[in-house]
Amino acid sequence: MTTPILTKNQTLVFDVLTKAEAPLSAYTILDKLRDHGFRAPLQVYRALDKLLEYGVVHRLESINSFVACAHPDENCHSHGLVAFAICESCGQVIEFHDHEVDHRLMDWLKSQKFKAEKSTIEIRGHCASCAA
Amino acid sequence: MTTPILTKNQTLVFDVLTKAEAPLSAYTILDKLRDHGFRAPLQVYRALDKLLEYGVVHRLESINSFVACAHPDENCHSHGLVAFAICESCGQVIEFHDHEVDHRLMDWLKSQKFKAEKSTIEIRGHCASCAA
DNA sequence: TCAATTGCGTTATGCTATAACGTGTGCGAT
DNA sequence: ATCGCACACGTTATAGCATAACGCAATTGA
Ligand SMILES: [Zn+2]
Ligand SMILES: [Zn+2]
Ligand SMILES: [Zn+2]
Ligand SMILES: [Zn+2]
Repeated sequence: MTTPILTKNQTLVFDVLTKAEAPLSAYTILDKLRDHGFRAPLQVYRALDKLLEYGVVHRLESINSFVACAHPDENCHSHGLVAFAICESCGQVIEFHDHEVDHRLMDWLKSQKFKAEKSTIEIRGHCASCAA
Repeated sequence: MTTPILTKNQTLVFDVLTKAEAPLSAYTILDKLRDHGFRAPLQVYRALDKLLEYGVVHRLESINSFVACAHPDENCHSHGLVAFAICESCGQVIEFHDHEVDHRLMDWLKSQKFKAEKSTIEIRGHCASCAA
C-alpha cells in the first residue's frame, strides 16, 4: 500500500511523533498540539488511526503509546512481524524484524490452525546506554 | 519461586479467572465478585498484582485483560518467554512457549546490548473453530 | 446538481489504573 | 507482654486512556 497524502491533522501528529525521541501517548501528543488548534483527544486518535492504517506509525500496546515507524521505506511490514525493544529508563525504542522468528511463530500458529491477523512483540528492559 | 498460600481476595480472583473461558478485564472480575463483597477496583488490582508476581496469572497487554496460566506446573516461565494466540471472535487464548523463538530474540537483544526484563508476545486473529 | 464519502470539531461518556489515607491482624524481637 | 513491623484489606478520590454520538464542511464523482 502506498501512503496517501496526509491531511493537516495527520501531518501534525506524524511530525510530532517523528521529532520525538521516545514513544508518546495520545494525550501527550494532544498537549503538544494545543498551540496548533487541537482541543480534544479524538482529533489525535482519528489521525493516529489513519497513520496506523498506512503503516507509518506503530502502537506500543504495553505502554499505551505511539511511535513513528523506523523503517518507513523498506515495506517490511507487509510480509513480516515487527518487534520492539523498549528502554524503560530513557524511552528509546529499537524496532526490528526477524524472519526466523516470524517463520517459527507462523509455523506454530499454522500447526494450531490459528489465523493470525495482528501481532505484538514488545520487550521492555534497559538499553545499552542505560544498563547499569 | 513456589507460590505462597493465597489470601481470600487472591483466591477469589484466581478462581474467577480459572473458571473463565476467556480473558477477563479487571472491572469484569470486579463485577463477578460484587456478591462476595468486592466494592472497588483496587481490591481486584491488588490481588492481580500478587497473582502476576507468583506467575499463576498472565496479563494480556493488547486487550487489557488477565488470564490464568495454562501451564501452572511446568515452571517454564522462569527460563523462557511466553506467547499467546488470542481469538478475537470467541476470546479463547492459547498459551505457548518456544525456546527457538526465545533464543533468537535473546540473541538479537544481546547483540544490541539490550537487557531484557519483561516480554510481551501476543498474536490476535481467529482460532480454528472461529476461522470462516 | 445531487448523493456519498471523508475529515473535522465538540461534548459527553466509558473504561482502565493508581494515589493516598486509614484499619486490623499476625508475628518476631526486645 | 508489648512494641514494631510487614502485609492484607477497605474506601474515596483522582488520573490516564479511548470511544460514542452529534452535526458541519469540503471533496468527489455520477
Ligand atoms: Zn515499522
Ligand atoms: Zn535507555
Ligand atoms: Zn503461563
Ligand atoms: Zn475462536
